[in-house]
Formats: sequence, structure tokens, C-alpha cells
Amino acid sequence: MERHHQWRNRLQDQGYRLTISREVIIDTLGKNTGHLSAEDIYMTIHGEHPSIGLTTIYRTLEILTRMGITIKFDFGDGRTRYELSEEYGNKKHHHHLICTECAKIIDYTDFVDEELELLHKTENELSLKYKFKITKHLIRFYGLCDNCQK
Amino acid sequence: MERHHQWRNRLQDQGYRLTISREVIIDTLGKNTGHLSAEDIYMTIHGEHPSIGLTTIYRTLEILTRMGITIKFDFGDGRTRYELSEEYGNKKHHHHLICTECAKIIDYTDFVDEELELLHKTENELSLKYKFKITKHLIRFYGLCDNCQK
DNA sequence: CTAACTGCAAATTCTTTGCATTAGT
DNA sequence: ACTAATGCAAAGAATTTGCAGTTAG
Repeated sequence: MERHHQWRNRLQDQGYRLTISREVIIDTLGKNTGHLSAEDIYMTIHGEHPSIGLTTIYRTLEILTRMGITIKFDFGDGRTRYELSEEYGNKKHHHHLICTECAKIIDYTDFVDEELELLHKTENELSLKYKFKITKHLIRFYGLCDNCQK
Repeated sequence: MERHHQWRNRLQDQGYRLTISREVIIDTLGKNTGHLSAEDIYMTIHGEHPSIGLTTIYRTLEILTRMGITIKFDFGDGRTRYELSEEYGNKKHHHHLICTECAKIIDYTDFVDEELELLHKTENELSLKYKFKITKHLIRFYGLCDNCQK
């Protein structure tokens, strides 16, 4: 079954419709490096689809996030960024390396396995101790990228 | 040397003055559980010090953060939260467990040593590979707290 | 056809800034 | 005294909401 229908079904399951805007937005998230803000998406598609407004992008991202298709990130630069979740995107599990100077974000997959092993062990123990049902972890490094060190 | 003078000196070193507002704000951060937003602080002190405005709180927090006395956190609820840094606060190194339902935040110190060991190892290797000068790490779990699971 | 979706403008929310006044040192 | 700090009101920036017109199924 082709992509178009996959998305349509998935949305319809929740009572939503697959519109041009939504398809374009999902597409954009899939094609780009990720970590796009609502405005990034707007800029990216505005040439081809001038009729899609920022509001629609915000509303779509909210739905997609609610459905688990996208994940919200806040990297500390004042705008929310989105990427397709592991299940729907074309990237494997990764964590982030963020430059505090230029806001550049690097996805790294190195050591993720080791990190995950520890995270899961920790998750289990914390779940028990604090009666928390843990659903998500976050691991991230901040620093200065190659360029900004100069 | 008493606290008052410690803070005064520290601020004066940077050309700042120790004012009532600043003392009260630092105090509030020290006494409370941490993770206070600017408005939380405002609410907390407004009874005793009705003349201290929100603006001053924002401005003070900015200075304190620049001086490394406080640390900014974004837990995803749309407001920036602050806590005294390890050096100045009365808490040891901890990480956070955040309820996605009620926004409750638990500080945990369990396993932090093991986490740190892995983080440092990872930091070293990532620094090399990506030529990043890593200055800060973040590790955090999200989930549902005891109450919100019901 | 009918409910979901949309753009636009206006409203919200958090945070920052300009400016005249007040207060540390 | 001299300059930093402050409160207030206004400005900003990102996001959300109300509403009347549009479109998917």
C-alpha cells in the first residue's frame, strides 16, 4: 500500500482527514534533516504551497504529535522543533549534540546502545522506587561545535 | 563570612550590586524545592515584598544564570524554571523525573554516579568524533507519576 | 452533504525593553 | 554623587483561538 493511503488510514482511524497541507507537512518532515520548527516548515513549503498558513502547520503538528507520528523537542532557542518519530521517520534512534553558540544540532547514534542499556536499567529501578510509569527518556549534550570554538 | 557578604562580593566582582530584591530571590531559590519559574518566585515573595516586580525577577534570574549561580531548565510546560546550581545550592547532583500529566518534577540522585560515568565516557568520545567541546549534559525521564496513573 | 479543515486576524502567554525614578555603595 | 537597579507600561515573539468560508470523504 502506498504512503498516501497509509497516512490517510492512520488519520481516519482517529477521525481526521488527510489533506494536502498535512501530506506536505509530513513529507517535509521526512525529507529534511529534522528538528524543524513550525516556521521552518512554513518557509520550506511556502514557495510551492503559498496557501498553507502557519496556523495550519501548528495545528497539524499538534495532531501528529498527539498521534505519536512526530515528537516535540525544545532545544532552548525559544521555538519548538519537531521530528518524525522513530517509527515513522527514516532515522534510527539517536540523541542530540547541541551547539550553544550557533544552535547547530547533531544527531549521533554512537554509544546509543550503551546509553540505552543503562537508561533501561535506570528506568526500571526508578519506576519501582518512585512509582513512576516511565514513557520517555532524554539524553543530550550541549557544547561548542567545531566552528564556534574559534 | 556570612551569606549576605558572600553574595555581595560575588555580585560586586561583576559590577553588580546586592539589592533587597536579589537577596530575596536567591533566598527563595534556596529555600524551596527548586524548579521555580519567574512567576512562582513572584507569587512566593509577593506577600512579604509587594514592591518587587516580575521584571526584576526576570532580570535577576538572567544575571544569576550568567554568573553560574542559577541554572535554567525547560521541562516542556512553556515556562522557564530555575534552580541554584550545584555549587551554590544545597542539593547534590541530581537528574529529573517529570510527570507529563501534572508536571510534577522529582529530583533523583539514584544511579546518578553510574549515569555520570557513562556520560563522561560518551562525552569524551563524542568530543573527539564531532570536534565538539562539551560543556553540559542533560539526562531526564518523562512518564506518569503515581497519582496520574489512576 | 456535513463535519472536519483552513486562513486570517485577534487574543494569549511568557519574556524583554524603554524610560523616568529610586537606591546601593 | 554616580551609576546600577527598579517598576510600570509597552513591545516582542511564539503559539493558540474564534469565526466564517472551503474541502475531503
